[in-house]
Amino acid sequence: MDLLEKQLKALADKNRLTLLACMKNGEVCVCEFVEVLGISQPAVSQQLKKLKDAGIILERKEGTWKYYRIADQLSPVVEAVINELKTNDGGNTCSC
Amino acid sequence: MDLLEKQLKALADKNRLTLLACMKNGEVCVCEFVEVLGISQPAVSQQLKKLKDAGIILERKEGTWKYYRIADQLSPVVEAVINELKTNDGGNTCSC
DNA sequence: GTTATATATAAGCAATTGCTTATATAAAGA
DNA sequence: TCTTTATATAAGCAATTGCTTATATATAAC
Repeated sequence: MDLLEKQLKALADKNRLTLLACMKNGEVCVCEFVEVLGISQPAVSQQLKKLKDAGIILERKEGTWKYYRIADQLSPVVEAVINELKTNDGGNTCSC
Repeated sequence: MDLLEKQLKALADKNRLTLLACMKNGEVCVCEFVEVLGISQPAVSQQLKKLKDAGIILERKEGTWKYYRIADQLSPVVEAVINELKTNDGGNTCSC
């Protein structure tokens, strides 16, 4: 599959767009996403994997926690999508 | 559904990206798309409907033919996607 | 070591998608 | 009018998606 199509498929989902909106302020840990989306932890993990496989987000491990953030180098398309997202604040403080 | 998500879903498909690439040079009639994609006419019609419903393309009727083109006013995201597409030339001359 | 916690992976399933074939609609021509 | 042509819509179905629950992995604490 073409990279553009892969990235578009990764972006074309309400939950994944919300994940990205959460990350606009910086790193967020998985447990925080679970609270925000109101779906199960495995479901969040699977969605994050799609974004990661498309090269849209990066991960950082710290002990048992894992933090995700928007990648540094973005294609123009991904960049445009991120720009459209509201910064979904609420304080990205992982309360695990 | 949010407009951004709807547009991303409409764009996240290889066949529909090819349809858009065909339209970069201007209007194209449905029968031309059928040849290009190698799928049935109803399938093409259904894909065009998704692009139209997302506000990405416009249609113009001329007799029994119908021509489709990329919309004039595009959101930044759609604009960015269109820019990434190669102009898939070959001469958009409807040979119906 | 054992236990607890955070995340990932696997298996299963309902909903969605994208095609197919069949049929409907609409315009043009005999 | 009847037929032909171009496109759209409907119905059906296999493939994909996004969740679920159950299980595996990995780190930390005891």
